[in-house]
This record gives sequence, C-alpha cells and structure tokens, in this order.
Amino acid sequence: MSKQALIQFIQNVLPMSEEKAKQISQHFNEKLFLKNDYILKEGTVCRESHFIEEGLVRGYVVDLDGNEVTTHFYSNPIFANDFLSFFKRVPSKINLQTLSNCKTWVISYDELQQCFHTIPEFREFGRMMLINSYSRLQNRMLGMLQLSSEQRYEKLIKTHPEIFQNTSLKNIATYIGITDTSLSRIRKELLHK
Amino acid sequence: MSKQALIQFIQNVLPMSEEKAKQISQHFNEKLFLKNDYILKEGTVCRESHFIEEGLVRGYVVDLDGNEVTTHFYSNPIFANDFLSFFKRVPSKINLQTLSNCKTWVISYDELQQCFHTIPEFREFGRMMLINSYSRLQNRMLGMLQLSSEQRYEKLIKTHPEIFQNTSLKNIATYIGITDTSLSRIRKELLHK
DNA sequence: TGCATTTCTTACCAAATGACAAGAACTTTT
DNA sequence: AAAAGTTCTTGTCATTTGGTAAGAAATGCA
Repeated sequence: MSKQALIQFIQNVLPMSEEKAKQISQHFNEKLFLKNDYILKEGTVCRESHFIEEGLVRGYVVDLDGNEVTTHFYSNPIFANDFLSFFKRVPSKINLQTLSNCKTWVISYDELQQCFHTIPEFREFGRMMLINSYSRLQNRMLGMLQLSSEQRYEKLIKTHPEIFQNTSLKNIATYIGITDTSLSRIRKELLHK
Repeated sequence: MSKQALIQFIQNVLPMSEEKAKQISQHFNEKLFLKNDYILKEGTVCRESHFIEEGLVRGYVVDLDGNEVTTHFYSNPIFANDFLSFFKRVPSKINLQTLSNCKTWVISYDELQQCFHTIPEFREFGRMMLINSYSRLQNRMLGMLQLSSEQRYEKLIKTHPEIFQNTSLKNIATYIGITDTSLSRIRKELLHK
C-alpha cells in the first residue's frame, strides 16, 4: 500500500520535505472503484475528496432535455471532487462517475478540516490546489473564447490523450462544447491533413 | 473613510462577528483609480488584491492577432486580482483595467500572508472567496457548454446589467465568446420579440 | 467647434454548426 | 449465438456564425 504517487503529488503542488508530505498522506485511505461507479451523485453533499492514482473519472451534469454535459475529466494525478459542495457542504449539482476501474486515496471533510487546523503545510497545499484548479479552468475558459472547435479538440488530444482511451467521442464533444456530429466531421477533416 | 461595504462583504462570504470582520478590514487601504487606469498589467506580478467598492474593472488578454479578449468583469462588491499570479508570484498573463473611476480597498501580498498566519478567520475567508470564484467560473463555463450565444447574452444582461453601462458591446461580445457583428444581430432579433 | 477615432449596425457571402435520420460498426445482455 | 443497445459516421438541409466592408452614430480630442 504505497502512497508514493500521492506524496509526490503533494510535493509537486507545494514543495515541502518528504517527511511532511508523508505525514499529510497518512490521513488518506485507499479506495477502489469499478468502472461506472459513482464517486458523487448530484443532489448529495460531496463529503470526500479523492486523489486519483489510477483510472479516469468524468464529471457531468444533466440538462433540461436529459442530455449529459461533461464538465470535467479527472485523470491521474489529480484530485476529484466538487469544491463548492465539499467546502460549503451543500448538495452538489454534478455527478462524478468512473470511466474505468479506479484506485483513489480519499480523505473525508471532517478529517481534512482537522488537518487544516493542525498542519499549516496542509492548508497551504489545499490553497495551492484550489489555485491550480482555478487556473486550469480559467485556461479552459480562455480556450472556449478564442479557439475554434477544431483547435479545442486538437489541444485536448495533445494535452490529455489518455482521456480518449476510456470514454466516448460523445462525452468528449460535450466537454469541448460541440455536438458529436460536429466532432465526427472535425475528426474526418483532420485525417485528410 | 467607511469600510462598511468591505466589512459587509467579508461577513457575507464567511459569517463572523462584526468585530472580527472589522479587524480584518483594518488591513486594507483605500485606493482611487481614474477611468482606463491599469490595476494590473500582463507580464508583471500581481502584488495586490483589490476589493472593488465602486466602479467597474475589465480583465482581458491580447491574442496573437492583437485582438483583446475579455476574460472577466469585476463589479462591486467583488475582489479583482489574478489568483495565479498573486498567490504564486509569477508574471500575470492578464490585464486589469478600469472602465470607470473606481474606489477600491487594497491589501498587499505580504500583508495578506501575514494576516493569513495570524487570523484564522481571514484565511478561512480567503478560502471561501477562492471557492466562490471557482464556482462562478464553473457556472460560466457550463453556460458556454450548454447555452446558445443569445442565451448567454440574455443571462449576462439579466444578472449583470451594470456592466452594459460602462463598456462597449465589443468587450461584451468577446466575454461571451462571439464577435461584435454576431452580438449586434442577436440584439436586433431580441428587439423584435 | 470641427476633425479624427471608435463604436455600432447592416449587408453580403462563405464557413461552421446543429438537428435529424439512416446505416455501419461495435458492445453488452440474454 | 442472437438480440438489443450504443457509438460513430455520413448525408441533407436549415440556422448560426464569422469575415469583410461600408456607413451611421457616438465619442474623444485638438
């Protein structure tokens, strides 16, 4: 039961001694998921934060017509949760579902709060993670504003090729804000280049 | 020199006693800006965080063709800064420019760090602000994924009409991810309804 | 005030995208 | 293995959007 990946991740987010990172990692427990399991269901409060060590997780919402819209892909190494629901303890509006068997390291809200109070490096790490997440989202938003559909697709396949091996093109299409039909056409054109 | 708006904002973000909120607010100083002043220029490190009490601020980036893309509008009551640049002390990629005369309450990075260490409620407030910002951005991203251009325009004018009084339609167009030509057409159609 | 600049609208046309439907390829279930 | 369901592609057509340009309106500046 090696937490090496988690320890490494913590140190990457916030440089600190290995001892300190190990101390933090001790508050996480292993959890295994099968493909299609739900880590979080909309309407419930997100009470755990998961470090994804293995596997792929998809976040999505369901719109009024019943269509799923992919809001996030979470692939190793990253934390998966709904920040708003987790920290404010309000019902979540998103679903987190595994796209493959997954291995995660989990910490509960209560334990995390406890650690925030007692380990300054942990809360600093938490802040850095939030900032990194905000920055990534900001970057993605910028892509929505200034890139074409084709460019967004190319960017995704270049930066996160692993996503394509575990989910449908339909899910990828809604993630970049287009229909599956349109994505299929884009893929066809790119083949001819 | 009343900090009432700031104190109120702090208490709204994180419920706490008025005494505590006042104590926090004491670390902020008043700053006045004229229209078109820069609060932050790209390439420089964001060393201050500004609570906007009066006025409107626009965040934007410049793309390869020299076109400005509006990334944010900041209107009272809200904090304006570049989280990534501010907390990681790296050069910012965005510009923050006032669209009107502004009155802000400012705190420097150093003072904020100091306060984070000495006032638990302050750092908790900081975390809540980050989460709120993340959540708003997430919500906006969701709008990009599942709303039409027209719907995004209508949502913006409904939730933030004040923006329209201080900036050009061109800036609003890039904010919702369309061209000014397209926005003009949308406005025309909405008039006929 | 008068000139220059910017903003906003409108028109035209080409390109991109969506809605819908059909069929092929592939998976899952029974 | 057969049936049912899903995914992906393709075609058609209507709609939306972008690029460009021109002109009107508004604004800023000398």
